[in-house]
Amino acid sequence: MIDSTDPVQACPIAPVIDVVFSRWTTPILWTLNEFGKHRFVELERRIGVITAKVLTQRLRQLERDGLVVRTYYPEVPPRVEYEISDLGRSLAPLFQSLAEWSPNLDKVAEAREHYDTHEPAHRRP
Amino acid sequence: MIDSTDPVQACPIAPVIDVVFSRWTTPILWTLNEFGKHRFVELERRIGVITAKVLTQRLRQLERDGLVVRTYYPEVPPRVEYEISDLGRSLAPLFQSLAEWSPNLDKVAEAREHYDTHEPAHRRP
DNA sequence: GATAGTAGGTACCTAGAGGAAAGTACTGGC
DNA sequence: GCCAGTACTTTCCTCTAGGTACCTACTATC
Repeated sequence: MIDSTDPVQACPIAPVIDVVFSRWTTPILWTLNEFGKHRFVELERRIGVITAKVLTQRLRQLERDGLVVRTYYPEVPPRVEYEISDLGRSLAPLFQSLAEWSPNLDKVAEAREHYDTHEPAHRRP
Repeated sequence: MIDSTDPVQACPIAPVIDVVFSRWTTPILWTLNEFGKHRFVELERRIGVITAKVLTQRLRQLERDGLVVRTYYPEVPPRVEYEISDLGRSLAPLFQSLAEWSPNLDKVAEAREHYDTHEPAHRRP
């Protein structure tokens, strides 16, 4: 995934997107960073629309990437806690930047409306 | 009412990722922001592995979202120029944050190697 | 008349992501 | 005896993003 000879990755920020903001990882990392430790079902319920299978896959991936720490307690019934790692915490300024830009989503919605309601015939061959 | 357990409100930055950093849009926006105006084939060649079909789709999407401006010159052969919009330029601090975090990708690679070479049997049920 | 060059559009096909549902192992509680 | 609860795993199925290949219109050049 991290391969600087890949032409796509001629763009130096694409690998960061791949690792940190790939599908489903954004809400997981954001939740763990914002609200701290979570058990598996707590994460599942808070994110809401994610299935257990995909949540497991993404948590393994994030654990492997060193962004999330998994702790297993061999009790009955079993208990597992997920928390963000130090490396994961270093993403905080990034989340901040994203949150600061998010008000611009209104302008995006506006642009879409303009694009959809105006005939672009005069601009296109 | 602000309910952090509401799946919709669960993660406020996910919509930004969807609009700005969805698949293939990252290298396009980054290239236009970094190197200015590009013709269609110039973009195609610089990004390298993208197909014309997908490039067209993503450029339409970015134009619709108001992040990219398309200018058509009715010459022969036809000429089209794509450049980043003011709204797109407002992403610059975000690109900056991402670029600043990118050295941490080394730690990710390290974590992966550690995860893959160490037996996690003692941590897993 | 064949070819190149531009900026796409269109039809078809496949790989992979993700959803649904059931299974697993363990024990406490009714 | 059986259900509940946890943290998954596994199997099967569907849907869509993206790739391949070919098509458009227009002209200049060989």
